Amino acid sequence: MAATIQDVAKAAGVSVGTVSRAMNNYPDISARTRERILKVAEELKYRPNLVAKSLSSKHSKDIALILSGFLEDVMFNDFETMLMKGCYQFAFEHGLDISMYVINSRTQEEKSYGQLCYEHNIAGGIIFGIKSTDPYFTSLADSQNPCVTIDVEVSGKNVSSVTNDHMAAFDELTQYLIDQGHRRIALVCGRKNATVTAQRMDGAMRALERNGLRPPGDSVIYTNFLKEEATEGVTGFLKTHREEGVTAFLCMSDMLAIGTVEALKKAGARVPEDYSVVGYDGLYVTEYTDPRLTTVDQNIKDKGYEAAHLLFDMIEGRRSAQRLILPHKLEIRDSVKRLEI
Amino acid sequence: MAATIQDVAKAAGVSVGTVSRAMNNYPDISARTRERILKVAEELKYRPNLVAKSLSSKHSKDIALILSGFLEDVMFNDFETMLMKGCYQFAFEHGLDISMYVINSRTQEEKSYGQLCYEHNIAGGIIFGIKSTDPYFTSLADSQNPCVTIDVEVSGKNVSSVTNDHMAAFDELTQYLIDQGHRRIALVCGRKNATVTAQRMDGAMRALERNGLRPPGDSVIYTNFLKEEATEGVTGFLKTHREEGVTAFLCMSDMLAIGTVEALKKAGARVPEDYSVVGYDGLYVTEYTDPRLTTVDQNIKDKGYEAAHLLFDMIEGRRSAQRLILPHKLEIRDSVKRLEI
DNA sequence: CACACTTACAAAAACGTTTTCGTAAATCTA
DNA sequence: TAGATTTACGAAAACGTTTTTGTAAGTGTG
Repeated sequence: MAATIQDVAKAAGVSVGTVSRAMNNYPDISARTRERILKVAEELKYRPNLVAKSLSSKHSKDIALILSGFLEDVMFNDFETMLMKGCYQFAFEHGLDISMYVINSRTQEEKSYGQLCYEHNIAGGIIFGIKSTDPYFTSLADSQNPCVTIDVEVSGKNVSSVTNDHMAAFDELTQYLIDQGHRRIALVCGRKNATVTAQRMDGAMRALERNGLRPPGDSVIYTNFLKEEATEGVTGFLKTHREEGVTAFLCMSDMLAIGTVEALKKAGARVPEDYSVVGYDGLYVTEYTDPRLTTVDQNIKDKGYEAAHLLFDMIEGRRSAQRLILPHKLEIRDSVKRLEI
Repeated sequence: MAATIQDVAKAAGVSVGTVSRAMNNYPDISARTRERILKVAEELKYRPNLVAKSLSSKHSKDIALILSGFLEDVMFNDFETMLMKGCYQFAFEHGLDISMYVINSRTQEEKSYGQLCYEHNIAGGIIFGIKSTDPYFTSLADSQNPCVTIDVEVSGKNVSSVTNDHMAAFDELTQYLIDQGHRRIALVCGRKNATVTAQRMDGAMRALERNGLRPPGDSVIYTNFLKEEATEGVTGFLKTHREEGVTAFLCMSDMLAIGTVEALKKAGARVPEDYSVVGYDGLYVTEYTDPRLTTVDQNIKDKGYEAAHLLFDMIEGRRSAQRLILPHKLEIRDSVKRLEI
């Protein structure tokens, strides 16, 4: 069917090794021969079989985007999409081959990261969505293949991470709420053992303390980052804590903020007139909610792009493992009311 | 590093061919030997190298999800994500390897679908986003590799398509608007030469005619499916057509509907009090807009799932090329006002 | 017990590349 | 111009599997 390297060799009257050298711009070949071979290859519409190439050559340049939990949760929709766009953008610009794999906690047990790379002849991967209880969380450190984790820090000499300064960002977000006159703030939290949860919690505490405000105490609603849990939690909270004068909800993700707004509306309250709500992530959807959500934009697409960039440089030996911290941006929109006191 | 089939063979005291037979549940091997080999493989944590497997064996079972224009437009976000989820869901359930490739009109010229499959040793692909002007649109028909297109019909004995009955769905949506008392309806159209545009247009016309209503005439706003174009188009429309008594906007996609709502709000009108708006697609985001959008849910995730299902069956020779039409569902929410006349 | 047939495996070819090694021919050096 | 070096290429090994072919041993048949 399709032309192989042998066909080209035969047509050009040279050996396959010479064709290979011509195609890959190797030395050890005369300019005249190269051109002749290239012309023949063009005529035969020759395309190297990447599988054979991959098997034969020691070093692959292919990278993978490895998503854990992609099929489980419906909520990080935009997050993962933006991440993909960033990764594919970089790969596209640099002519890299990138493939996406979906894993979960169970498949992590069955197959290690190293095995995944070996099986598919992948140089390295960008890993998103692993929890601290996942097998990968610890095993990544031993891997020969470089990798870049998103928002999770794993030690290991071949492991980089790309993240934001979640503490500073959440501090900023909390400060904004305080600047707008809010004094009693409830916290809608993400998964308790998630790295990002702890970081954001620290940021909130730092801002509250700096302003001489009490920590939220029992005004904390814990969730597993699911919108519905926020709705449920906030609904319960309103029933039991109505007297405490909370005026704002500080949410650890946009989806939690959306769930919070839902609960507030359901309880007959208006946002932001009765309660202010802020989110975190900068999801696409926050532009279209009612009201438009004030949030911190993580610039997720850039995160994907930079993760791919860093991974590529690690593979090529140009950069060593590192922690890359990307800038964030407070997006002020319509979900916070300014309180005059 | 990792154990190869030779290591297993040596450790078990058999030839590599025998190990291969044991691993793949082939006949021509005694139960006793198979068990022994399997145990040794287990001990050595042997995992076959998929690249070598792919190169060696004639028939691959790997499928690809091929997205055209994924990096260009920011708008079909949810659409593509849901499609992915469906495809990966099926692949996951059936232990298939699936990889995602991003192409565009230019790369389609450089490399045919057949070449893409050949290079990556892919059995077949699910193709989304190609336009009727794209090289793939015609060349797909010649390909040896089976494929499934989404929402686009390409003839060819190895080409299936998965779609909805867009005409019936749009008819239904239009009828709903009419049932709610709307008589003067403006149409916000998608890309003129897109298959889906024509189908939806036909549906709208059929419903209008059946009810003895005039076709929209010059109350048609053309776009390329971009939200901003809808906003712009509707803003212009309001200036020139205010007297004509249009009460509703029938949009060919959810993003167009969102753009339309934006234009209406900007012009000081309320939705649905002053104007009703309906969308089409059933994107995730329509649950969160203000007001929540009445739309037709295409069930995009199912589309991905069924496309993967069909492709897999075609590869295995269980199903032949066909046109699969999936059900849709009218989602009535808050963006349409009932007019009493 | 001689013959055909089956079973269970080893050996080797094949997949399409890259890469190593070896070597004539061309070029340089003194 | 003889020797050393470089250039340009062919031949063949290697990558890790699957698949084909061949065959010794075992099993059945009359």
